[in-house]
Amino acid sequence: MEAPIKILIADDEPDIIEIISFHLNKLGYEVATAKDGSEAIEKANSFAPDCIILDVMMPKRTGFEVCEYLRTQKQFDKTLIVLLTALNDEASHIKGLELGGDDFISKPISPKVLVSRITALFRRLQPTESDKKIIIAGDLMIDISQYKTVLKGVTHVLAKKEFELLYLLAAQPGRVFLRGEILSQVWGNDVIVGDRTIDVHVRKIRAKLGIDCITTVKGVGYKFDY
Amino acid sequence: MEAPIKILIADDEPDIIEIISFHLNKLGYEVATAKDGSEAIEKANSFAPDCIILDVMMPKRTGFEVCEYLRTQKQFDKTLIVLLTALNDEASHIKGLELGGDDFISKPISPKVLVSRITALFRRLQPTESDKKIIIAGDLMIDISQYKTVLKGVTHVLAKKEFELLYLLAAQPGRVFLRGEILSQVWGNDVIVGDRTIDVHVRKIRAKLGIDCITTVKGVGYKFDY
DNA sequence: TATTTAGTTAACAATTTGATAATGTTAACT
DNA sequence: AGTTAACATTATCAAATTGTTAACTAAATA
Repeated sequence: MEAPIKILIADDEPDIIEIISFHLNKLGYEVATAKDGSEAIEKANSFAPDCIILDVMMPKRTGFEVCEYLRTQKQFDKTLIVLLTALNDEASHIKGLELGGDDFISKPISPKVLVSRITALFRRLQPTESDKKIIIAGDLMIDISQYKTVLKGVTHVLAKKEFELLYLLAAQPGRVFLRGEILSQVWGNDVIVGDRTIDVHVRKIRAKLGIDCITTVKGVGYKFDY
Repeated sequence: MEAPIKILIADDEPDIIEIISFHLNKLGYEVATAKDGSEAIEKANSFAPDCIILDVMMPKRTGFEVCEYLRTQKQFDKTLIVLLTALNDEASHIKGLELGGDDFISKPISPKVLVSRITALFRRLQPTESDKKIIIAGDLMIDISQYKTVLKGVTHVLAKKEFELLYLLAAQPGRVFLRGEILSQVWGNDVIVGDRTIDVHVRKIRAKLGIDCITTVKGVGYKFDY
């Protein structure tokens, strides 16, 4: 038997907390709660949850601030962050996405919807597509077990960082990775590197492979497209 | 075209049934009715609704009993259950949650409220992580995770601000966004830009997409219509 | 018709990225 | 330790893109 999945809920409305935690509890999740942003961060550290549900509008610190902070911390690298937003607040979705949120649920909350969204998120985390050791896109093969890329039968040797960057992007073709996201995934959250570091690596990949499989999305990030 | 969403209404007051089904019908839902708990269960099986509205106080079986039973049945796993409770009946609220209800609406019923709650429930049930970031309107697709728009199969690349503006409007087609609203959502509250900035961006979107999906509402704002 | 509001365009400013070379860093091998 | 080579990072500047404004025109509204 595995350890139960731990979920932290942060909201300033006790009713919401009660409803959500009731349902999650019933499904076997271990639940902790926080009533504001500061407490959310404290509990996140002590409780080490697998998933954090954050109300965007909270006292002390907003859900956005908490999310942004957590994403800078290495230990919350793989933690799912779900943001509760007011209904029809599409701009918050964009902002939340840019800050590293994994999902967005509108209030008022249907417990069933919430629970199914959470389980869907965890399902997504299971080793499937993105965990494959070999990525194949067209005539390009990226083999993580050998740290090599083969394009049209020709092997190209990428340096470590180059490879990791390419692998990250190619694991989800089409999806845009924000620069901050790339930094935290490839370089880690505590490493601070300059603005041009990513660019230079992207350039080297493009040069070595000789194809433009990485597309720039100006002001946003990069994506693999091939 | 998808199959219409099916809704079952169970209530022992014919007036209520009539009012609700009239409004839901008008919105294109397929509606079935039941006058007591037993009939509700029969109809649920034969009609296979996507959503069931249950009055708590019903002859034969109460809404609670029906809800509890349905939740034990695999085929109603994903069915939304809405309970109609007496006003201010907090205890019922909690009990309903425990039995697996998705939403609660107090009597007396405002048809408008009920209908909007139902649609909100469906809207929130839909997005499953990846397609929640995609807006589709006719032959136009707006994908925020890829920061791209595809019209009739052709990809159009919008700049960041253009994209965010289009996404904001398209998230709620038909709704008019005031200029101030657009400014605060896309540009943020502390940024001050001139009067024509929005216009210019709207123009660029229209030019790039080649269609007039953004309608001007003079003296008020803009809306997405397509 | 006068007045307000939006559209158009081009110029300019600001931002972001690309390219290149130079400089650190690391690890393996003398 | 010294040497070396591959790799990672930074600095700098050029180039491209994007965002904003201004000035003017067109359209709608009162």
